[in-house]
Amino acid sequence: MYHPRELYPSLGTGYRLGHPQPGADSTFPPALTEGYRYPDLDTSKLDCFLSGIEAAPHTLAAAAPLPLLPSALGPETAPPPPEALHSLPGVSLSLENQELWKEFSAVGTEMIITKAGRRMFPACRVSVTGLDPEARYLFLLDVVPVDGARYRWQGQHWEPSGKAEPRLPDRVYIHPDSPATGAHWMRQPVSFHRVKLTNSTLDPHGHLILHSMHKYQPRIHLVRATQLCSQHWGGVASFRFPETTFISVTAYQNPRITQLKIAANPFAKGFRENGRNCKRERDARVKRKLRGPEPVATEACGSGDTPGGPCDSTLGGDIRDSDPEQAPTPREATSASAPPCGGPSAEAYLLHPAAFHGAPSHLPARTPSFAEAPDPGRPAPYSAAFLDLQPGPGGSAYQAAPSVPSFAPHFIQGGPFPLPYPGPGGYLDMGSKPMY
DNA sequence: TCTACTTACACTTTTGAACAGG
DNA sequence: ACCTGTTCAAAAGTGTAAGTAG
Repeated sequence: MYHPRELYPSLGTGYRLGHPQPGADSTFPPALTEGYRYPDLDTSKLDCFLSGIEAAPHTLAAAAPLPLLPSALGPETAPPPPEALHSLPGVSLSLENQELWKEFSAVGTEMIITKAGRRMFPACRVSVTGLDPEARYLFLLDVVPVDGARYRWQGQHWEPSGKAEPRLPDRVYIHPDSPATGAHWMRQPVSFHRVKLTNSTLDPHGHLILHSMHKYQPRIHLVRATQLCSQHWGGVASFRFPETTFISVTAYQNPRITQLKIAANPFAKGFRENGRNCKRERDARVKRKLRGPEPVATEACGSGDTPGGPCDSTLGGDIRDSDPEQAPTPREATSASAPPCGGPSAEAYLLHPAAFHGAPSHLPARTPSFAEAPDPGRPAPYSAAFLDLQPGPGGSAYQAAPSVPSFAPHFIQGGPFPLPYPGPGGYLDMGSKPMY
């Protein structure tokens, strides 16, 4: 594992999380170098944590070639084997909402990206086991290109259509509970439902920046410190789930995906067949408008609600079929909240902690929840609203291999990055390599 | 003309403040 | 004073459709 101090001896040891130096990085527009703040994160805690990361006394092994993902989205015939790159023996990750992801994946998952940022649906929600209950970990999520192609919807399926756009600055989403103890992470599934995707290369909010009409793969990284503020970091694990591959779009191309989203996403309930915003109702509204004001018929089309409580998309990101009886109240979901935030890739996070700055300052601050004692009288956050999915046979539980050399070797293969260091506190793009 | 993107819209869900009661 | 639960309004998150740009 390389550490910035090793890669850039001139930097010294004074890594701190902090605001970027104005004009520190000339590579990207000012908006990208503006300071992000992670209101949900105790940055001083992170700073302490990250400053302890130190180069491991071994060199990198050759990168194992990654298995190719399916060349085109569509019905999966033989999904590639799950993959995990890590040095956290015994740690395994399972995709909680795997069934939902597979449903989308079978059609060809599309994710809307907007200038303001759009949440992912389904969201990545994972369960982790095998952590040291006492040790502290960070959970990170980033999204990387699957291949070097741009895609085009051909009426029935996606087809490669030319070369991909140049790679955008990598950003990583840090789960707001980070850093938290292993016990905390294992207590309930970890949801990344507040991750937002944008196509705005000047995005000032820290959302993950993607190109439209490109295929991407979310990755989840787990970083451990033996002790908070220790001088040694305890290893990392990097996971990806092939079924979470998606194509980014500015408008849905495949009507089947639209149907699936409407059916599964509680925020889109209004577009269901019996919703007030269904096509029939919209047409009726247009007619009423043309005719002039008319008494509004309440509940004309029904709310589309299935019996039971409100769907909690914030809690679970995707909770279709969840048991409304067990759904926690929105208030209870707050411990799972995660504001949009970002920065360079997860690897960059390890290598250049100084390059991480936080998320939008307009978002409300909250107390990190890892210190909160669980309330036995209330349903655990997440769990009640989550689909009760068991890992498939040999499927979604990703067991850590004991002796994988280092964090994301496919990324840092080749030694130190030929990257300009923007100075302490500056925003740094890692220019990471795609996964192919 | 075609394709991709942006924006406004109506709707639903989430969130947090204010309040009441114990 | 503190805790818990309820109510309500504002904010945020949806897909759609019309308009715009290249």
